Amino acid sequence: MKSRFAPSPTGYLHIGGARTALFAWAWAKKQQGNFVLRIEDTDKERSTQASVDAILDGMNWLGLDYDEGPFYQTQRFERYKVVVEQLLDEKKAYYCECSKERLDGLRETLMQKGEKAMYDGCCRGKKLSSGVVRFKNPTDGIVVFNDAVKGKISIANKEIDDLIIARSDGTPTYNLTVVVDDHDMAISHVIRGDDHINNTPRQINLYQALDWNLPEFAHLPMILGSDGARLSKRHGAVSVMAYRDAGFLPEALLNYLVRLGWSHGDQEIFSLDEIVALFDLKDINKAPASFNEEKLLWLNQDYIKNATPECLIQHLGWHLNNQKVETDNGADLSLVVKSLQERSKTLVEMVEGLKMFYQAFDEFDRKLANKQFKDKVPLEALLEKLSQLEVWQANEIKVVIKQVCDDLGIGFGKVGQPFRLALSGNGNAGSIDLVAELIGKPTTLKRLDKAIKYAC
RNA sequence: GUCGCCUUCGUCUAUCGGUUAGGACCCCAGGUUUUCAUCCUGGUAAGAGGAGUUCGAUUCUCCUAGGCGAUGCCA
Repeated sequence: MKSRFAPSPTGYLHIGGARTALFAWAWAKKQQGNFVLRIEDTDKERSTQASVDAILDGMNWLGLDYDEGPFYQTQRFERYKVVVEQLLDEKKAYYCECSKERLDGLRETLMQKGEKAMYDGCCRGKKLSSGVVRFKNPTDGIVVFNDAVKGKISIANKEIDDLIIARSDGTPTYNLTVVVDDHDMAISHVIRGDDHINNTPRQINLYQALDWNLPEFAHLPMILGSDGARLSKRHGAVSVMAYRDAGFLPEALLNYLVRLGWSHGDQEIFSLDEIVALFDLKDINKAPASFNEEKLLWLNQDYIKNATPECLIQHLGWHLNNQKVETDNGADLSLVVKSLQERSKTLVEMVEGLKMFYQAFDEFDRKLANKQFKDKVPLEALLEKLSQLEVWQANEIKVVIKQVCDDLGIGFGKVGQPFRLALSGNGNAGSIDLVAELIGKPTTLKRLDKAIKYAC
């Protein structure tokens, strides 16, 4: 058993492509088969090396490893040429020299008559020896195939025209290369977006002309934007790497993506192992799904909450570097991360929350400071008592805060809140005693002092 | 226009003809909590429309509508 992901390198790896890759990957793993990566770069005009790199990076970040490839179609032109020659020799294909003008005119006339726009086979019997090469599609009968997700699909041959399999410059086109490659690479399951359903009958006819066995087809519904329109840039990030940049964990993205069009009862959280163990083509939905970032965010938060600090630190590396946050000198990073796990929806948020442990802030949030620092007495009491504290630990610090509360006859909030602001600068911090412990005694005292000065 | 595919809460989905149509996200209301967050409890919310088959349709068939896709010397 073998499946493949065959993107064309005309842009970054996007969400839809990633989901297709994930499904093909999961199905291969589940069957203990191979997963192949093939770059469909026959369109030299639009294919770029940068896009190839972007796709490879995306696959790598997601952790979708391939057993074979990446194969490049541009390196297999000789092979396609042989197949095209064979079809020509067997009179299953022919040269066509129709001009663009004629084709355009034909299309317009047919559309006006309310008919389907398609090539009329004008050059079929002309025995030309140059131009594009067209495949002689059967003129009658119907093509029926059983799609693993859509079920039985049938299209009449009279709806299909003679497709171009080689351009006038001799290079092969998609419908030819995909068939040759899937055959040569022994792909048993063609899992791809359902925008290819219409191509499938053409391809099946090619398989038959070549006398090759058909693979299984599974056409995945598209992913739409939140407004039901096809996912595009205006819906926000569509590039997989943009999600890395926004602070998502690859496992969370994968988990979100696998639930888009696939389900296993009421289960929402799936580890990679569970995806592989439970995935099944028969559980894939037929209808397109809308991308919902809020649910992705919820999943990401859940993954952050439950990850080990070590794992998070690994993923945090890129962000720390990106935001130039130096964590070597200062609090124990894994303790800081741990304190932030329940309050970060993304790694970007986590980096924000972590800065206070490693960097000084310029000034306090004005609005909050005006409110919290109105009375400097609690701050002075804290500074006084904490500077005398010898064992710098959260529980000891907590005792001191309580003491201050008792001494002044005020509630915890009246002391804890100003303290929190004094240490964080913006009030965004967790358990205040732990925060103080991690920040360390010198810095804590320094910031308290700064807060008192602000209060004056 | 033509052909193909699709249609359950706002969103992701469960349901293998008989259910008070279930779960999750979001949202709302409570509770826990040293802010925020986490966590817990509860709530709002759905079978596109119309025929038919059937004792009984969300589930099967057909029609309509709507959406998406294809209609490229793109993939």
